[in-house]
Amino acid sequence: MANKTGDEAPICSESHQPSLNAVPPLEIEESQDMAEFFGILADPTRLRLISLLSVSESCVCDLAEGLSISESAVSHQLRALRNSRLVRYRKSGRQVFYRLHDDQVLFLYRTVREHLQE
Amino acid sequence: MANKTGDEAPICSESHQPSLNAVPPLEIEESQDMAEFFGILADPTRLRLISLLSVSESCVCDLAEGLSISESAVSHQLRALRNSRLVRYRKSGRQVFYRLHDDQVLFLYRTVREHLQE
DNA sequence: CCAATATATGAGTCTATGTTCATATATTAG
DNA sequence: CTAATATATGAACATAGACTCATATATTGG
Repeated sequence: MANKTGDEAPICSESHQPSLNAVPPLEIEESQDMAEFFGILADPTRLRLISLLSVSESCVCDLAEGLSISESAVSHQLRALRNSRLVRYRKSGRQVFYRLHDDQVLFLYRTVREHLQE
Repeated sequence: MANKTGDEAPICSESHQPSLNAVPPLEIEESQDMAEFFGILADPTRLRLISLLSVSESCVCDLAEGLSISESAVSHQLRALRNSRLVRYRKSGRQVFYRLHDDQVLFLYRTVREHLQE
């Protein structure tokens, strides 16, 4: 095993560019923000909610019925989608109607979906 | 609380379209595939690896040095990226050089990164 | 062949998160 | 006002996954 007990520099640096030329990686904080964003999209329930909202604005109970899951679970997931600015909402009486936040969300959803359908 | 003990139809269906017109959501299996794909991107370490690979092809030990994490951790994450076709590799002697799988990966990375930089 | 190096991987541990359950808030009807 | 409905949310539980450690595989040098 290489690089185990405190000596952190690997010895494999001859045939390739030394670390002097190295471009620094994505900052940790920014990588966490991006990971958090992708993480919101990394859930089947949330993606299925987005798929419904990509067709039409819907209230919580219709989304729950559409996916055959509890309204509580839908509400929790909608909060996550809200916090990440993936959906917007509008209140009308007792109901709250959700829709995708903007076209970029729709584009991202469709792009990856098509990418995986190859 | 609505919709609790077995009676699954919510009563909120008057002011909006009935479920007869409803478009079916993303199939569960497809949603799981998409979630798995986004899940691979939902990790700071993997995103930082992608950021390094977006600049140049690199071997495992340089990636580990670049992020100041163990080669074991890098190798584990590279496997995940490989399995999801986010990176390719090429062997050269004892070393294995990784690069992004294709331009679509680069595009996805850059698009979301810019999206979050607003 | 044998030692050293580069990478890969299985097992275990610790943490993060999605769901359910119970409850809280908000709006409308009577 | 009170009852009913629509949604939101805190807590608890269960599962997934990221890292470390130990070890395995592969390649090169002597």
